[in-house]
Amino acid sequence: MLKKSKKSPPTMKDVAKLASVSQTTVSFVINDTPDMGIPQETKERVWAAVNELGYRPNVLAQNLRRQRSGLLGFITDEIATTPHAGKIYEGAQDVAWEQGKILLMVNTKNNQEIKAAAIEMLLKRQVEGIIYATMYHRSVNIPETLREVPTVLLDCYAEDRSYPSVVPQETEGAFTAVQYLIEKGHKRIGFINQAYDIPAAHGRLAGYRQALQDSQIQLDEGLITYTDDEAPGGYDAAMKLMQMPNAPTALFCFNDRIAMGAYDALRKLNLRIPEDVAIIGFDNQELISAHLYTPLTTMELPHYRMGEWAANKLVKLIDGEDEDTLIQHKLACPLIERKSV
Amino acid sequence: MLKKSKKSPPTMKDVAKLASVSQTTVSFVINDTPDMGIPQETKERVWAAVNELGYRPNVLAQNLRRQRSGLLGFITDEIATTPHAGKIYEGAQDVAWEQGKILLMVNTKNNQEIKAAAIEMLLKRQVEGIIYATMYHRSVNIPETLREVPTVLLDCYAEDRSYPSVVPQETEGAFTAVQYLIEKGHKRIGFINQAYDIPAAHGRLAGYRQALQDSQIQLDEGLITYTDDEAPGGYDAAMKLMQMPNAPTALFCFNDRIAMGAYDALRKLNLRIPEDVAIIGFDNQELISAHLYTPLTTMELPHYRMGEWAANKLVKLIDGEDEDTLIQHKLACPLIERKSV
DNA sequence: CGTCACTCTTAAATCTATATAATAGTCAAT
DNA sequence: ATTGACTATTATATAGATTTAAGAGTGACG
Repeated sequence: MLKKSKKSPPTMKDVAKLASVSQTTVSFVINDTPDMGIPQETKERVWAAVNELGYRPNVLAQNLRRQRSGLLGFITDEIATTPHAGKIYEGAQDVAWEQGKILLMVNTKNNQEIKAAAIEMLLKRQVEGIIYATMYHRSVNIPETLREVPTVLLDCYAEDRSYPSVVPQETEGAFTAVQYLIEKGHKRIGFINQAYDIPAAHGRLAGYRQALQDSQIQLDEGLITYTDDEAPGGYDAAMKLMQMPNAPTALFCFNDRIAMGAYDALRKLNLRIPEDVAIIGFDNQELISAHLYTPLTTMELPHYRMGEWAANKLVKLIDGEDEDTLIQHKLACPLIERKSV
Repeated sequence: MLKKSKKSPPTMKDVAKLASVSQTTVSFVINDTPDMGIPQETKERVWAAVNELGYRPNVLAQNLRRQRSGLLGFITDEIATTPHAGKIYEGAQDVAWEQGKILLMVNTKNNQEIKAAAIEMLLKRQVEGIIYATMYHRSVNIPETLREVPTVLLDCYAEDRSYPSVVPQETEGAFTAVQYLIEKGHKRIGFINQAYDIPAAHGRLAGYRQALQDSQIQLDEGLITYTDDEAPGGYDAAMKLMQMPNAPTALFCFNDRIAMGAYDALRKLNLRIPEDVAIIGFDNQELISAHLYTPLTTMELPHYRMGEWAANKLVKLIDGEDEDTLIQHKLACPLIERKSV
């Protein structure tokens, strides 16, 4: 028995034959090429043939001829482990879609070999540019092959700042958060920071300091704690802070997971949120912040907008409308008011 | 001033010229075409030219000629709003990668027009097949255009079962969860179900019933409650159940977010987990379940494995190695033991 | 009647690769 | 010397489009 002959889809040639014109004419009609003086009657005949056959242009062939693939590479270091990924990707994809481009996503699982293979694959597939995204704000080493096409870094930056990048305004975000607490009347504000040496930790500490200073509040180093663990660390840190002789009336947590741990500690101590203690988080991980028993007020990391910015920038670089490949852009973190302050 | 002439990357023709052979020979060498009797010396000359120019095959051209794109479409109804997406995608991508295929992901934002446009775009780009994924187990309407290429449904199914699909074993999962509670000595087990008319709600209720019946435990309809809200609903439902005269000693929650609400209620009632009340969830949303104060024992939705299964099935359909387009596959939900039981 | 202008249409080159058929060149056997 | 059998290599067709240059047909004008 013969294998079913997978009949291939109709081509432009088939349309031409059915409409009794040349392939060239079909192309002119379909693309509405200007100044070709094709009479209405012919156009209709061609379109009728197109519809009858259900013809659909082969984008592969188009792109080969046009010398551009319409593809943008999107490399992430990891993906499944974080819910941020979706929003970053969505922001980038929405912009790409408007521009008629498609994203080709690969995640490297933090493996150098996979990363190299992924880049090679993207280049072989003729991507016009690449967005290199990380799932938390950090510094990265960029393989040299990426120089071959326009590249934009997202939520990360090259040590030598030689690639355009977009990251959150960590310092300003923390400043806003703490100032918000101050506006609500708080003067003793605890800060549960993250212990790792990452830009977010430094930036947010700077913002915390700045906000206190701007309001002439004396900095109490004892109110700043560090944890290298998430929820359990937040629990311990909050426990410690709230049992101090001169306990804070508000807590600024490095992220929502730490805030979640702090919630447990406060409950254990029979302290109400926000009546007894105000809490503000960072990240706006909705799964947590919106669903905590007292919904958490927090600073949102602008993932969607970083995705948008990166895709926009990349398209401009590709089109040569923008030549600045050194810009280090920072996006604001909006305050999400819920009930915990 | 002239625009920079974007020098195009080297082609096979360039390699041929440099190596003083024909393009055909270059192709034979690079692809290591058998039975061509190309002497070692020539091969080395070609490879030297390849390396000198940094030649990289143009996959677009290869695929046009080979009549297959190496692309698989991956359509999701929504993406950013759920952390499940990442794992589903990762499972599919890992399999695709092994097979030398690439996923082209688009999300339709639950908009019919975008969906139609997305499918049209995928077909124009010559995808070899399509995975249609939803973010929660449900029934879907599949546009007829999807018949044009092999299609696999993921975490959803067509009403008429005319497409192959993979979904979680809802009933068996619930059965396992409840049986686990029973094994731990619980006899009065509350069930906080979700009120919407979705397969998961029906399936899990059936599993709950079956487990009780298998252990000859009399079903008490009063122990079954419904909520149409997540965390707050879980709070209310748990509150109600635990204040009954003959309160349950264990709670089976429809999902982890409901369990999170139940946690709050139990804490409010000063009931310890798991000493006073055991809780088991569903979904294994790690962000919640692993970070709750008493880490939550729960049933995992097999997202990664559904992604794997769908991609594997799709590749087989494409290759004609498998003709069964009607299979409705169900994957087991593994028990994730933590500390709440 | 020849030519120019204009309208409509098409042949052919191009994009980058693959794959088939064909062609030199060498050597042994008849 | 002719044929056959290899070996090594290349010309050519093909995939499905775009684009340039050229060709056919009509009418007007001198």
